Amino acid sequence: MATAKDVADSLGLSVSTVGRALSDDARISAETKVRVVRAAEAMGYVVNRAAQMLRGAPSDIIGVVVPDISNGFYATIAHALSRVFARNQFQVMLGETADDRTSELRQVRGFVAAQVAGAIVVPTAQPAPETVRLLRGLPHVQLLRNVSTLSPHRFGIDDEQSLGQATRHLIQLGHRRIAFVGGTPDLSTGAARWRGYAEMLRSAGLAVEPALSELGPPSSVAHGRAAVDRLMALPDPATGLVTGSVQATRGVLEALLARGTDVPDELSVVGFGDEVGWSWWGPGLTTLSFPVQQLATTCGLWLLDQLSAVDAACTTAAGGAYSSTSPGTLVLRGSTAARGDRVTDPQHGSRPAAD
Amino acid sequence: MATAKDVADSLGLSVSTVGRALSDDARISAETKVRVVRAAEAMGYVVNRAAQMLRGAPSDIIGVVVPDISNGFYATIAHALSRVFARNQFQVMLGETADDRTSELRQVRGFVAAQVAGAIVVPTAQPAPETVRLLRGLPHVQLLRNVSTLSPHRFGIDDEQSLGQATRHLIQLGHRRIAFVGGTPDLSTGAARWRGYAEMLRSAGLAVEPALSELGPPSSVAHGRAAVDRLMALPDPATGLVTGSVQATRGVLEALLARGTDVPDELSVVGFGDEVGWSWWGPGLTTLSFPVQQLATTCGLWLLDQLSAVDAACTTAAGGAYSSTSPGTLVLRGSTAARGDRVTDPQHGSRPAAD
DNA sequence: CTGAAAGCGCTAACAC
DNA sequence: GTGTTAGCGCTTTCAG
Repeated sequence: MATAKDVADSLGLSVSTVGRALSDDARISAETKVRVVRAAEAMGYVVNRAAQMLRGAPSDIIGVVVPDISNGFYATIAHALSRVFARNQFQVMLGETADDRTSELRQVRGFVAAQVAGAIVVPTAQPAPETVRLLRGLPHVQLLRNVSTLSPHRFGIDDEQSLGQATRHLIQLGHRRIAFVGGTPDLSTGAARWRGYAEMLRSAGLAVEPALSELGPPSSVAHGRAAVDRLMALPDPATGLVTGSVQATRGVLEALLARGTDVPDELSVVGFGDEVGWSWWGPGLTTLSFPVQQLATTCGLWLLDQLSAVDAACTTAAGGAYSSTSPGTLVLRGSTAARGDRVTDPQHGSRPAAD
Repeated sequence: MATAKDVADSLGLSVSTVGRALSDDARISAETKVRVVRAAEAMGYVVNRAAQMLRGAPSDIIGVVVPDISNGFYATIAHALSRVFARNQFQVMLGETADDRTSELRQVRGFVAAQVAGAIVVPTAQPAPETVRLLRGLPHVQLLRNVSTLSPHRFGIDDEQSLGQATRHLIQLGHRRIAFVGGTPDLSTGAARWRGYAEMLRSAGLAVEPALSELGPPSSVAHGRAAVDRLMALPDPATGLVTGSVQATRGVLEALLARGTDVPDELSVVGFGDEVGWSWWGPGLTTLSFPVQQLATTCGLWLLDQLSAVDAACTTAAGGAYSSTSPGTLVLRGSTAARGDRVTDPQHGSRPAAD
């Protein structure tokens, strides 16, 4: 790999002249500049960022940590971020946590060692203390999830309101026994989504039955599948179901198809997220849709702005905590229907009940 | 950010002692080691990779370039690669090209500047000369696609055989007019897939009608949609259809659903790739499935092995070009049916033909 | 307009 | 066992 010195030697110049010529310094004659640039090109010279950074050049790498890039939700996020950063001449360093705090720590440690300029994190439920310490020394933003020990800057979706909306939709259709299948309440998002569901039930005067709340691991298709089996085995099954994560939804959809459950007549379903193909699942999935792409793009832009602000005036806290919340939209398709269409019995359930 | 010198000063030691203690050098007393490690931890010291690399330490970053990470195919690849590399203490630098050679060049340039140890690339149809030059100086592997100017090492799928298989399936079901909707033949994969289709037709004694080959941009959902509309508007429409890319398939599926085409009775369809949800599209999509995850994992492992080999004995070409090809499997579902079931007319098409 | 030299943080060869 | 020193490739004073 050719260095600036190699270029200099080949032209009988000094390193400094070469460096200046390449950075288009005003003091270098136009002619020399051309010679240097040409020689550099011919030798395949590419500046050594390690050396630049050692000299204190601002890093052009931004770390991005997500739980699982093969999850469409996060893939979309990574795509949007990668685009914004590339447009602004930044490289993206990608890390997956699999929702494991040890992996998370390893990734963040890698970021710090690689001297990233900043980071965008979808944190695990409870990051390791060292992860927190390391991120403290790094401009960063939380995406989607929210952990109080990390940066106060967060871009997320309105989890509680969204699930309230989904639940209300079912209530308005006459459903009284509505189940929730989602992720762990240890996660800020898991908790908020369940709250949205539960609060909406309460405010409609309905009881929140523990047996109808299926809270599992952070993001698990298997949990979604298993939850459906458990729910359908109840003596008095639910007539409506809302889900609280993309993966849970996936599992629920698979299980319902496998069991041959009649949707929406036997069960009305509202999904979470709007992945490719959900519109053609069964009767079409009624689901919560989120502006993930825009959310991620905005988040990236905001971080970039923070970085340049830190550069300009060494003021890290340029105006307090920033938190942005995007609302979800309910996309109506065929998987939800009025309960009255089927059962006219005003009491809960359609069977005489075994208890 | 604390440096080794800071740690040294705080303990009244020299930088080298600190460096040695942290790298667990045999010559340092156990007691000193403990003191140093503790102090380093307390001060939040993280080694500066830029400085290490300047000293010639092998890089622990691997560049990965894909056309579009939001495409499930590539998301799976990125996931698999990220896992292998993380397991082996490597960081992943991610770049998207959007199938544009300028973006590709920018990304690769970034990799070189960031001193990546190696790269895995899904190249654009014709990378810029400079991209080629830069990659020449970098251990790298081509994934899926194949450009002759780049590394001879390639991990891919058997494009030609797979599409042959898909086409044969339709022929065996009695179809005689079979359309192909895929990506540009400028891409090695696009060309091979079309070849697989065309050769199979020929070997079955069927003509390859230009009007039935819809070749579009590298990876475009819109092209898939438009192609269906054009194909169905032909005076003598096809009764079978095979697709040659994930995105094309997506477009085809959307369009068929939108037009309300009766699959498989009016048209039998074989897709490319097996994305989440394709099993529940219409009657279930008969499609080509590829071991993408394993492919990517193997590819990553192979590159890692190359890297350590280069480290050990400065032999870059340790045993000629390596090329691995994984076969696809045809997953039979409901979107294909025997043509005989519907039309008994031995002639092409069912209409009297307008020409 | 160009050159010489210092130093970023780290490691490794060489003292002691 | 620990300290001293040089140098990786680059930028950036300071000289000329």
